[in-house]
Amino acid sequence: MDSILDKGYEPRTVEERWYAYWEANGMFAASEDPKKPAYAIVIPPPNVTGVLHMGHSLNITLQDILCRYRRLCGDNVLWMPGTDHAGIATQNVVERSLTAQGVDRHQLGREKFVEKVWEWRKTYGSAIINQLKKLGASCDWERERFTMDEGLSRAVKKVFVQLYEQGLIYRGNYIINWCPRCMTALADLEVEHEAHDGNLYHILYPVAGGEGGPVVATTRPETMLGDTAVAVHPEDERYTALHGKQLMLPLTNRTIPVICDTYVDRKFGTGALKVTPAHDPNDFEIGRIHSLASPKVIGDDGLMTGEAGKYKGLERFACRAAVLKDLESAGLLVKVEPYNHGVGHCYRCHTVVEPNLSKQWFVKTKLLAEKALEAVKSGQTKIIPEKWTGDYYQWMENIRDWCISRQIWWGHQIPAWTCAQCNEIIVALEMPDRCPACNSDHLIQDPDVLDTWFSSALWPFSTMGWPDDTPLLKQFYPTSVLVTGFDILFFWVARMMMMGLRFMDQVPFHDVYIHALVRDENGKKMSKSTGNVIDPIDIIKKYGTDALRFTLTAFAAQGRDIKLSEKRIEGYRNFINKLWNAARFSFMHIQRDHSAAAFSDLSLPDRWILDRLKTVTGQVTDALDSYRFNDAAGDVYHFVWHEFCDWYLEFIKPALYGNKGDDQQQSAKHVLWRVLHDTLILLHPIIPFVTEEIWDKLPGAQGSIMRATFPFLEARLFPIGFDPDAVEQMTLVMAVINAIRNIRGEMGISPSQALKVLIQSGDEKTRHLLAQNKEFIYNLARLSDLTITSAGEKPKATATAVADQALILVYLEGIIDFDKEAARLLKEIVKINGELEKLDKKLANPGFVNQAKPEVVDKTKEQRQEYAEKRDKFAVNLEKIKSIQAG
RNA sequence: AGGCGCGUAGCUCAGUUGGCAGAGCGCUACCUCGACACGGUAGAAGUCGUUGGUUCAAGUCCAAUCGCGCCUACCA
Repeated sequence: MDSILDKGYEPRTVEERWYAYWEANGMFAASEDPKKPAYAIVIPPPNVTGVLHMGHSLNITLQDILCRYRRLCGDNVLWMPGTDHAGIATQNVVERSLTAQGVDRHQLGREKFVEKVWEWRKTYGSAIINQLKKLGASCDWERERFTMDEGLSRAVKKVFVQLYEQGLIYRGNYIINWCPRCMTALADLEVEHEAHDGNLYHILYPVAGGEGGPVVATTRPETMLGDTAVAVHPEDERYTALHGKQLMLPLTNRTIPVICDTYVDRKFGTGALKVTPAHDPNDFEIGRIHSLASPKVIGDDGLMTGEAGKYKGLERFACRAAVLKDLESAGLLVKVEPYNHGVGHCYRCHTVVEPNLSKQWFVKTKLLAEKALEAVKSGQTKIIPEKWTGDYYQWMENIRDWCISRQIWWGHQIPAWTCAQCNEIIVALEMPDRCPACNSDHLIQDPDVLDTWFSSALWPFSTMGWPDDTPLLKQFYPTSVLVTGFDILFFWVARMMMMGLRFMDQVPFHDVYIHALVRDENGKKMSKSTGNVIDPIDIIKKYGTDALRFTLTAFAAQGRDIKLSEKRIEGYRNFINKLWNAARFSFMHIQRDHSAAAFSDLSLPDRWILDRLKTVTGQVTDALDSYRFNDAAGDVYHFVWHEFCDWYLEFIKPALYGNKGDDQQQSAKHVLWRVLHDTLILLHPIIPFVTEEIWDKLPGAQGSIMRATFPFLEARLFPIGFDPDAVEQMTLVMAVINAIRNIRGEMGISPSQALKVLIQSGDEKTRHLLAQNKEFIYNLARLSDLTITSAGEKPKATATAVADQALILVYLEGIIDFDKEAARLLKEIVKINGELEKLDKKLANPGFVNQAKPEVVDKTKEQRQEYAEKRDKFAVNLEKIKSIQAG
């Protein structure tokens, strides 16, 4: 075989080679040339600790498709890459590795520990980037950023200081979600609520020096040690007598008052609510209103504090058991009922979160959210698919202040200093020399760091050099689209909207495309903490990157989650191999550049495939422009396999082999070259590697396919244009071939048995057309003889098929027994009768005839007519067969 | 508790304005015909979760219902 391509496509070496080539030749680089239309995407920065999972793979593939597509369209594309320092996650990873070496971070101290994290980042931090490259990501790597690098840290400080000065950042003592394992505050979003089968404990609080007392209900009995009141609804008659009374707090020697508050729900539990201001968000509010003390009985480490008296030092859940036991022996545990309720867990380490009182920094979000809300409502930013806008609105409308301080060491340390002398708080870009209030030089920086999402919120402009006024910002902000999963719509997208509008005065992106989440077989989110990930790298090794990319793209229908099936990846791997072999076949015939060739002497298949090419080009363009990735993949898949390969290549084989003369051969070569050339470009955004490899071997293709021009924009295809006649005519030719093949298949006639066929048609155009394309039918249906006549005498021993206005008669004498044909015809007739019955019913309905759109009625009538004719033809032949059988 | 989504061929999933149900894999039969067995040709296979409604016409719109899943939430 003298082909320049191997028989099977081998992705491994090809992918590595081309990626290196692209990178080395600056193919991914954006220019700052303002003349070309700008197209920008900022990557959702993966965690430095990240390991590539299917979620990334999908996310990266879709962005890469858009970027490659826009480059082919002639845009100046900036795909800004980078990674996120991922505060808690990274600190946990490094801490774990230190623990393995027997080192505790507290022994090490903050400075040394942070150094260790930087070391870790240097060693392992590029792992995720290398994996993105394996996916073919065409990011402008020269511009890679990191949320903790110098420039971004400067942006973070600047934003913090400005927001503080504008009164949008404040510090306060509030109840927050506390993870006792990570030893840090968590934002509301960072708490995962899970249904939990617990108990509701009913406890009697005796009236001090009196009889009886209210019974309160709680799911967390250990918190009672921190109770400072029992609240009842002021109008709850059951408790009127208790108003103003003091109660004996069990297991302690404290008394607490009964207070009235309308917050209490009379219908819940006993209608009496124990109030623990330090350990429950609602109780905190009630405590504030009633000026209650708020003793903290559970420490930050999850152990009971001195406030818990004799329970001091007990772990919180051990304390719960002890408290219950003591209450029971005191006879105060009135009732225990099973109770299912939501329990908050840390999203990083899954420890049960404790509401805890502490001093934290907050962003006042209301004002920022209003602007961000307005930007979407007014259409400055469009969320796709649209259904997510509702979620966005709801979140923005009910937004709560954002707790941004974290009690960890890895992250942007808050630029705030406290004067040890006078407690003055100074917020500034740099550490001040002296306290402006008392002139002391003893200033201590706030030990907390900022929530990771604080720096991520600035990503679209901080990566482009803000706060400096850079050419990059001018050129590429606002970015064109943000591509991300819905799981971080609030964490990230909403906050970028708020910060972008605040500091750039413009939305950060025109479009937000929310893609599916890749889930595991149980519909659970794939995440490394759950350990249910399927490694894309394994898939790439086995099937190649292009196969994985094509699969994800084909799966990426809007609005549905993805459950990945390896079988399907295999199917698309086969597609890539099919493309490869189509190219391989083509190269056996194309030896030179046909780019300049004028199309003349086109055969029907030539005209047809050019029409189809143009149509599918339009479809792919539309689909990509509106983020319907699966449609783009599906359309081009069908075109390549079932039109180009199955039909076109088969049709032109005789011409290519020179059996039809030089002119036909040349025109087939021109068209073949053109179709292959354009198809490669259409496919390149989805499967960059195999297309580049084939392109490289295509005679006349200049340079890298990455520098090609998307075919829709190329005028040289337009003169050929759409060709509805060709499509109509080909449809008939293909129908005739299909009909004969069907007879062959159904009758069990061997493919090697050439058939003698007679086609009769009363329609002159049909006869002419079929006569013109006789040879195609001859070849593809494998005939020994084909005669085309107007309606005439019908030979007896034939099998019958109908294609549009053509009656196809296949001579069966000596080939097949007629029982089979009789059975086949009967089957066809029954099927058609079923259809006819439906259509007749429809047409007999006056409502339909009068009210349906005329074209629909006409179409139905036409159809009925066709079916009827077809049935009659079959019926005639059935009779004939029967008479042969009888005779 | 509220909001959202899903239920279509054995499996995994498409189906943009209502107008003859599709793909991939699997399955059946036949086929090594000068690209490809990771292939070719033909075929079987769905009461589109259930019920009711709107309409001449419903997988598609409306209501209810069952079964899943997700997100948001301060009911102890």
